[in-house]
Amino acid sequence: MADDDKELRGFDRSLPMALLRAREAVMKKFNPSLRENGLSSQQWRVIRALHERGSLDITELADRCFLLMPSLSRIIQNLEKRDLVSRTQSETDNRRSVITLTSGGQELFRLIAPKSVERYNYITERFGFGKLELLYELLEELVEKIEDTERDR
Amino acid sequence: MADDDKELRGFDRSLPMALLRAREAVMKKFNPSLRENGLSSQQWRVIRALHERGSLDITELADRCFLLMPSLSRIIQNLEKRDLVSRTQSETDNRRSVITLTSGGQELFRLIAPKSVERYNYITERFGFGKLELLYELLEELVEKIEDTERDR
DNA sequence: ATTGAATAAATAACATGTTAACAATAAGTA
DNA sequence: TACTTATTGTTAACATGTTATTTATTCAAT
Repeated sequence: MADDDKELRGFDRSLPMALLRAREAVMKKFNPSLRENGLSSQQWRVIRALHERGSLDITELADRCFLLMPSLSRIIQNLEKRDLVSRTQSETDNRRSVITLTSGGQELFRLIAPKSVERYNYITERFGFGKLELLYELLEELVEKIEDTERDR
Repeated sequence: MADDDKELRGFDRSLPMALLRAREAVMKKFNPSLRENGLSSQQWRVIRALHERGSLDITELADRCFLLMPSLSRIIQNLEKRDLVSRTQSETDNRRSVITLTSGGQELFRLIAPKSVERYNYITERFGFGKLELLYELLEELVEKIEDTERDR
């Protein structure tokens, strides 16, 4: 059983594909709400993180939003032009920029957030609270188990 | 309990984020194998689908690989230049292009496939076969439940 | 047969993903 | 202090994601 080299499994049973499909299905009906307000899902992630944590420097923001720095750099420039976020230089470290939601950004958040909540409620209702919690746990455990020991592979 | 409008849940408990994180973790150690061979994960999906099904027209390919037509169109042009796939006009429908893996493409598949199998075995070993199957089932059911009734939302 | 709607695929335009390279500042060390 | 190294953020270049538009073909209904 040591090295059970079976065939490559079918496409439908590919884990990345299954995760991708699920993600698309979850977001599908929420994205229109974003587009109506001129936001991409990534821009929404940034706004959401900023609302949750107050101000964040760009590195922290990238970490929380699961975005790479180059993408985030462009996203912030975009949001800045639209006056949804503002940038401040850190006092203690001149390399660091601190990003904050403007009042316009806050307003936009309050406009969209209910749609997100609504979508969650819908999913919870259809799929079941217990299963949803189980899914979270499994996903979390999966990440833990295959990242913890990433050294020896 | 009808409309249990709680707060927007924390970022870590956002389902799209959890799915994205899991996907990244799963692919993390496989992507280098792809890049060594000059392939993106999307290009690999195309090659894998073609190997699995023989020849496919572009629409079918897009469906199986979960790619949008514009992306796939460019990807095929790229793979075509590198002689990894070839294009044939359909006899019965002149709009349709049929894509096939060249011998070079087949060879590349045989070179990379074992790495993918290896990765799966590793994940199965760490995470457990039963849990992995359970995860697949949950993901599948999640998609079913929230897409079936997508009408009334 | 001719028109008109539907389909297959490509292209355009812009945002993001991704790796590499770069500038500026900070921190560590001789 | 001077030199090196590390860190923060940006830019470059190219591939992909995404929506809208376009062309060529096929199909449906007269």
